[in-house]
Amino acid sequence: MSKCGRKKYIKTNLRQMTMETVESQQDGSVTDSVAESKSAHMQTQTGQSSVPTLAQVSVAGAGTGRGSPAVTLVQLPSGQTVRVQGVIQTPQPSVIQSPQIQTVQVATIAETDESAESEGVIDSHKRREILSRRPSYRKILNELSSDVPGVPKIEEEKSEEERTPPNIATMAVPTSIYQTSTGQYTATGDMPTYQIRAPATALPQGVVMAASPGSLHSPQQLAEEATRKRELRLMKNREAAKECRRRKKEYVKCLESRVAVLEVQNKKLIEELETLKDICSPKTD
DNA sequence: CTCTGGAGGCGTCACCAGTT
DNA sequence: AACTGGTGACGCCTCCAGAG
Repeated sequence: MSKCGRKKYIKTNLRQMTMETVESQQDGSVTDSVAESKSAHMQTQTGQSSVPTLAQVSVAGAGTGRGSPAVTLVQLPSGQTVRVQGVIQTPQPSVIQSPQIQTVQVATIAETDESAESEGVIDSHKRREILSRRPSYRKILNELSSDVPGVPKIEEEKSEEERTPPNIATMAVPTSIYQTSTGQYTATGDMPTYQIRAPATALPQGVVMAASPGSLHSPQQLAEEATRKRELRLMKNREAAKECRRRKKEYVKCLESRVAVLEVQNKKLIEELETLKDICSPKTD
């Protein structure tokens, strides 16, 4: 695969990840300090499944559309009920069980590399149709934040401007900190909280808004107006793209931190299960 | 030192959903 | 219906590490 093609392929794969929320009862003792662990780094660059096996709960594409995905209630062997947005594919989502309420996120891989390649090229239009219906990163992160009391949301630029004249909207007291290109977000407990900078370059102050249509007469003026509009649009889109990429990076980091946390939790639960098995199993020999 | 491939950023276009 | 913002896709560029 060519360099460029590979890159695009990776990007496409990343797009197939969708955020799903699983409300379960978890041991709240695990902190996000592990989130910075490089060992838990998702392998998004390789296009492989980005969620390590132990923490993996894969969810079918039903949740990828805009709007509310179907909610599935999953009865765990322990008798606890887990609410899942989307459809559980994995035969054993049951590793999620524990005493206290916690909200966890699960990254979904719709398809693995092998399956995608073996099936050949997916109908691009169809795929685009499906994938383009993902909610924005801001929406996703805000939804995640809303599941955890006390965790501030990423605010709309509008409200940022209204509330904080300076460019920084401080949203949490840092404990463990991730540094991002435009700000930093912190991990307090389970969910990272964000410190978002308002866009420093909304519109250059020199930009003059459109002249009144009535004042344009000659074709030359119309052409200039069209050019000006185009440049304005390009500039806005440039800024929008930067913002979008920044959010996307934070979104991916958020997923990575969740993976790390879930790995630790899962490991603990497995160990606990083994211990209980040892205690409860009748000694036959 | 040069070459090569991976990784990541940027600008732009196209498209979509939401807003006016 | 027109406008606007968000985001995937694409092509290009730069940086860096490892190989030769």
